[in-house]
Amino acid sequence: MIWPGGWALSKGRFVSEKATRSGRVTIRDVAEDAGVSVAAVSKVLRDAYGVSDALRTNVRASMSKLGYRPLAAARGMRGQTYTIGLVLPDIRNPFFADIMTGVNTALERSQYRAMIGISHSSVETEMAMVESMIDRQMDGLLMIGSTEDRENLNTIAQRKPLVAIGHHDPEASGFDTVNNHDQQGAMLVVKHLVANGYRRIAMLSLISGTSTILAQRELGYRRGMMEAGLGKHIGIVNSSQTLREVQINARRMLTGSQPPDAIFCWTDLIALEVISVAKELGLSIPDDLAVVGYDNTMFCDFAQNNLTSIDQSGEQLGLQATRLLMERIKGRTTAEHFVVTPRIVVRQSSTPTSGRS
Amino acid sequence: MIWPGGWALSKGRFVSEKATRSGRVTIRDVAEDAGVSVAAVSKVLRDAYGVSDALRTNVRASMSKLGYRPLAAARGMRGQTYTIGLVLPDIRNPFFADIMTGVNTALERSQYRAMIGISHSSVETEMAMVESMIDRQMDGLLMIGSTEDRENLNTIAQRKPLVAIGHHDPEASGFDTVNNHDQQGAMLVVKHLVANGYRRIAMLSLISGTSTILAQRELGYRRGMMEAGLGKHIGIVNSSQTLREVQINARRMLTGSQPPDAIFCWTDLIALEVISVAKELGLSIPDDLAVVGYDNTMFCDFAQNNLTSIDQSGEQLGLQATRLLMERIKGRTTAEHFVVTPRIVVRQSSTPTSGRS
DNA sequence: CTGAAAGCGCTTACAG
DNA sequence: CTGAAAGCGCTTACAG
Repeated sequence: MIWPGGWALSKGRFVSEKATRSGRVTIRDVAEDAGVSVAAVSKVLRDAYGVSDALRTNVRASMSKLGYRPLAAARGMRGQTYTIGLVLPDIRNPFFADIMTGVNTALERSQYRAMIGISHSSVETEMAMVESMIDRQMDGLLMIGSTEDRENLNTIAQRKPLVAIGHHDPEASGFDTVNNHDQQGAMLVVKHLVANGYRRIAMLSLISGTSTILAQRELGYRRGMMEAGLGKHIGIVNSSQTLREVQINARRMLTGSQPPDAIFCWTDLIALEVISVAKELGLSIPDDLAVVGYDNTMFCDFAQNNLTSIDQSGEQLGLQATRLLMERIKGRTTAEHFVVTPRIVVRQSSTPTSGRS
Repeated sequence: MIWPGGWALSKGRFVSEKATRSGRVTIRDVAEDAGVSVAAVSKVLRDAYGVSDALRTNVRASMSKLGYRPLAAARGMRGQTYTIGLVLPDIRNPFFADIMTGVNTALERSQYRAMIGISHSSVETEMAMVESMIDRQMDGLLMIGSTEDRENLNTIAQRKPLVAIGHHDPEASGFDTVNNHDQQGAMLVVKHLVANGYRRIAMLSLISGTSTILAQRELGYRRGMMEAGLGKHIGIVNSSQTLREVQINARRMLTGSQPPDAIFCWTDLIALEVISVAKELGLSIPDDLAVVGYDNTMFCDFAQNNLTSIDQSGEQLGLQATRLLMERIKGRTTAEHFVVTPRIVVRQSSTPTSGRS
């Protein structure tokens, strides 16, 4: 096979006398080419203080001439790797794509890159994934929807700059948090449903002993129901994440003796499954049953779903969290806790055309 | 909550006299504790040849006693980082979650971890993401749905072990490929639709000058139509990936003078959007319009979609690809090209109850 | 402003 | 079987 102008290899050949055995252009090659010291090149690389414009220009020219790229692993041995680690619990939930968009926006024009690790829905536990990322010298960690408690998160924060998205802990001092106001979001849902004539409003939540965002959403749901005088209709079903479990639970809720006339689901993905089960049971949405989700992901807009949902501005959350993380990497140690106000996006799944009793 | 034997922090304290400034337990600490040389510890770590059982047991004990974890970045300077890089074009497509499941299964019980990078739908081009991963010393690369041509892929493969999922190139010698038989898959779709009475079958594909899987699916569609004697109804619309563009194109197709009675979409996500547009136009699925997708993702099963789709066993693809990549990392240089036979999963979106003219 | 030298935590020949 | 030493490609005090 012939290699016409393959830059990697041909560069390796071109500078073969200077290049090391690995075939990679190193800082030493650049220093030689520019006629300066290795330390000088390093300073230019880091935009560090104390290099003349002439030297900088000179070094930059050699860098691009030789196609030099710093090896993150080597930089990490002494300084930074310019990599942040994102720990996601589940790649399936489309909400995380919104967060990612914000993360990438924040990283734009920086040397930093984000690497994603999936914790659940794999053999990894969340803690094992965090360890893996620390072993790989991530400069900072962004944990999304973490199920760890404050103590564990503090332990991690002690070792690496840490920002948590989707974890409420306004008293946490070792790491930053970025959230929407989940309690408020849940209350918006209840108010909206009540205003549209629904009364037997149930909530489908996740089984989790530690998730603070679920706790807040459940609390908001309870408060909303109490304030509407619907305390006797409060009912929270906690289901695991798996498709099968959600279906079983939804079916059980809808075929009981006193079925709910509305179900508030903790995330859109679950709401889509509830819509599916309701359709299979021959229920009409929104007349027999209202369904409301959380996250306002792109699937809500599809006409076959038309799902009312809470928008927590995933892109904003990702953007803010990344900015906070960069600040921490640069040295900030005081904790910041950022909270976004959620808003409800009303669609057909909860607005009966003919009104209700 | 108390941390019984909290490995990270308490260990860090425990060995504070031995630990280096970074607070991390190093290979040197282990060597000291076990009373052997650093080289010996390294050998145990790599399961390398030439250490006695006694020494091995001894070293292993010290490792777990001290809570030693090798620093991937440092290992990478001389050897491997035990990290593979996954390059995904788009985190939104639920098909990639299936692939990930297979990847994680293959990595189970190994020292390796997968780190994900998103290439499109971000500021990064695919090539820039690949460079980032090479800079970060990934031992191998798994590229999914790459839009690079053979030459670029070969350039990459020259520098790192490479396996491509969703890229047809049976002649490629420098890297492995793992695919389903896309041409066959597309033909299955056309045959199924024809058997169910559809004739004006259109295809909604992606704009891409380089994607070989799209080329194969389009070819299969054309062949299927020709063989069914429907050559005059062949019509392929190439749309960009964005939600807005897809909607505009779908609407244009369905409101033309000779609208199709069936649309074959290159991936499920697009098919869901087409269903949405059709519903908004008041069309009944499957009676006015059949819709078929590709990938058989979990969303197909939802009753509101009920989407007929081609199953290409994403989990299998991810599993195989990862195995092949591990072989390459261990030294294999001959190319392997793995192809899975697709099967159609028929659902309501393409099976009219009353039959068709 | 510039550079020589030490060192980050590992692995790899090479001796013993 | 075991270990001392060199070195991977960078950054960081420290001199000049």
